[in-house]
Amino acid sequence: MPAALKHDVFQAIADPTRRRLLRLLADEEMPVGALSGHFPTSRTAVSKHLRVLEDAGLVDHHKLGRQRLYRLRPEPLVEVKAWLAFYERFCDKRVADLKAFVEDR
Amino acid sequence: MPAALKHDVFQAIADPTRRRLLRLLADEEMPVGALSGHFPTSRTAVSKHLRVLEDAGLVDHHKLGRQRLYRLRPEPLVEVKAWLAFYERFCDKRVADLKAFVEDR
DNA sequence: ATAAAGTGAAACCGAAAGGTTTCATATCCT
DNA sequence: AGGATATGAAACCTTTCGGTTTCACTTTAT
Repeated sequence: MPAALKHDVFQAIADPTRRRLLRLLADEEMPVGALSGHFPTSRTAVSKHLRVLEDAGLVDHHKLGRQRLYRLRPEPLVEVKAWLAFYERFCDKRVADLKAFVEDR
Repeated sequence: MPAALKHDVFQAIADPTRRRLLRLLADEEMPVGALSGHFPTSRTAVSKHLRVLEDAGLVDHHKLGRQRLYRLRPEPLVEVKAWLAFYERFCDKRVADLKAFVEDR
C-alpha cells in the first residue's frame, strides 16, 4: 500500500472537471496543454485539478521535453468499487441508468 | 428521469461523515438523534449532512411522532457504479460490451 | 543568444462547505 | 396547561475549493 495520499479518492472524483480529465486520459496520455483545450477554464486551473488527481494517485506524469505527460492510474478506484459493493445488494443495474451518466460524461 | 436533484451523488459521497451515515442507515432507518450519537459533531451538523444526502436522493425520511426517521435510498449509487464500470476495462475484460455502449452513446 | 512554448508556483479572490450557537416549532408526557 | 424531547431554520464563522493573474523556470526553435 502506497504511503498516505494527500487527497482522498472520493473527494478527487467529486468534481466533474476531474472526472472528465480521467476520461480523457483513459484514451491516451496527454500533456497539460492538450487537456486544457477541452475545458473553458484556464490551463492553470486544469493543472491544479491534475495535481489533486495525482495526490489521490489517480494519475501520474513523466516529463517529455518541455511537456508533462499525464497518464491514468485507475488503481485507487478499487476503493470506490469496494465501498460501492456493500450497497450493491440494494440496487439493480439497469442499462437504462447508463444514459443519464453518459450525458454527464 | 427523476426531477433535477439539488446535489450531485459524487459530491454527496465525497464526505466521510456522509458515507458513514449511509452505512448506518443501511442497517435500519434511524432518527437524527440516534445517528448523531455516532459522530463527534453537533446534531445540527449531522442534520445538514442528511439534507445533502436527501438532496442527492440517497436518503429519504418520514415523520414518526416528533422524530424524523431517515432511510437509505441507494438507487442513485448506480450512477457511480456506471461511471466506475468504464474504468474496469483496465483490469477486467468482461465489461467490453459496457465500454462499447458508453463509447457509442 | 534570443525568443517562444509548456508548465508549476505563488498570491489573491469570491463562493461554497462544514461547523457552531441560538431560536422556533411540533410532539409527547405528566 | 406546562415542561421536556426531537428537530429544522437562520445567522454566523472559518476553511477549503475552484478559478484567475502574474511570474519564474526549463526546453525547444531560430
